[in-house]
Amino acid sequence: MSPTPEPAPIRLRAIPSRLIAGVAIVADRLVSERLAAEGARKWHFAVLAALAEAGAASQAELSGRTGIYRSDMVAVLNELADAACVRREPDPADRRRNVIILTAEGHRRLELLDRLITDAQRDLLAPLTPGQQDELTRLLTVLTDHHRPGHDAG
Amino acid sequence: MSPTPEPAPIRLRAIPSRLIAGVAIVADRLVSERLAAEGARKWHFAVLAALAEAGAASQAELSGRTGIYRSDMVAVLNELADAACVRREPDPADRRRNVIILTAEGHRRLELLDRLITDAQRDLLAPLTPGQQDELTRLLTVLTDHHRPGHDAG
DNA sequence: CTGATATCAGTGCCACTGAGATGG
DNA sequence: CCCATCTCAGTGACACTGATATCA
Repeated sequence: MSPTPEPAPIRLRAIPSRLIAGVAIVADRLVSERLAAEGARKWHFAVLAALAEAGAASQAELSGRTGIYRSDMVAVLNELADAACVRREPDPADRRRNVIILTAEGHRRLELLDRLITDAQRDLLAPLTPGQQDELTRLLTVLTDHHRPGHDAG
Repeated sequence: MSPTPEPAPIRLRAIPSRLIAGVAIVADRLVSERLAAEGARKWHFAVLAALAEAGAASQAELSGRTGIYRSDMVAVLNELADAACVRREPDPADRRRNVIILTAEGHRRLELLDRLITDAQRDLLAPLTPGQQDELTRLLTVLTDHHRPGHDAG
């Protein structure tokens, strides 16, 4: 029975898609700044981590694991190969494919970058309690899984 | 006592900054696609909403309200002015300034865009319960407020 | 289909100009 | 009045990203 005449005003700051976009920018900056100090970019970490997580793979499969477009994967792998972090080897089973292999140097590099990324997460989530951090991660994971390509009806 | 030999593997998919980046892309696409169907972009909505929320303002102040850079605000206002959604009037008190005024057409336009944006939020947050949606918004707001420019010391 | 290259649009960001405001 | 300095609107450039088209 509240006779508030305001017809549900638009609260710009409370729109989830805008909040997410803003936090994404902050997060990206926190991560990128630390990585840049080591001459690395976040894609380097993504590829190295994907290789360490699930083993050697073709570029196309790495694309799927990391979310990096096939087009952009080339440059990332070039940079990683220049730094001796990965090796491109022809796949004996399918000569169109390259098998990307994580080198020992790549593993060391990954551990370094992982520490930087972890630090950045800490900074990003600092104002939240550990429980809230977990909750946020959980909610974001639900959204990520739900809006995955192939989820046409949703 | 599970003898898993993996030494705390890097779980690429559970890194908050990556989750946020991914959800931000999905959210942006959901919003932008709907707005594009009306020939609008999200900045149009942001500016119109800011004007409706807090009244006429200079371009610089609108910049602060919406998070759009001063440099980019010009083009957004040009487009909105071309569509007769806002008027630029010289500020008699400070002739450097333009006062941006929301027109009746702009108000109608805002209501339309607001419906589209609201629909997009619904799609985005569909897999979450209403309680979870509120919780997510709350957590994101905490992060947004904490990482606001001027928050040098965490 | 895979790998590779080039290209495009959108965005966030920075440097700068010129007009106008402000305080000594 | 003169001056340095700041703000404001506006322009242009730059880097990065996501995305597409095309080629081998």
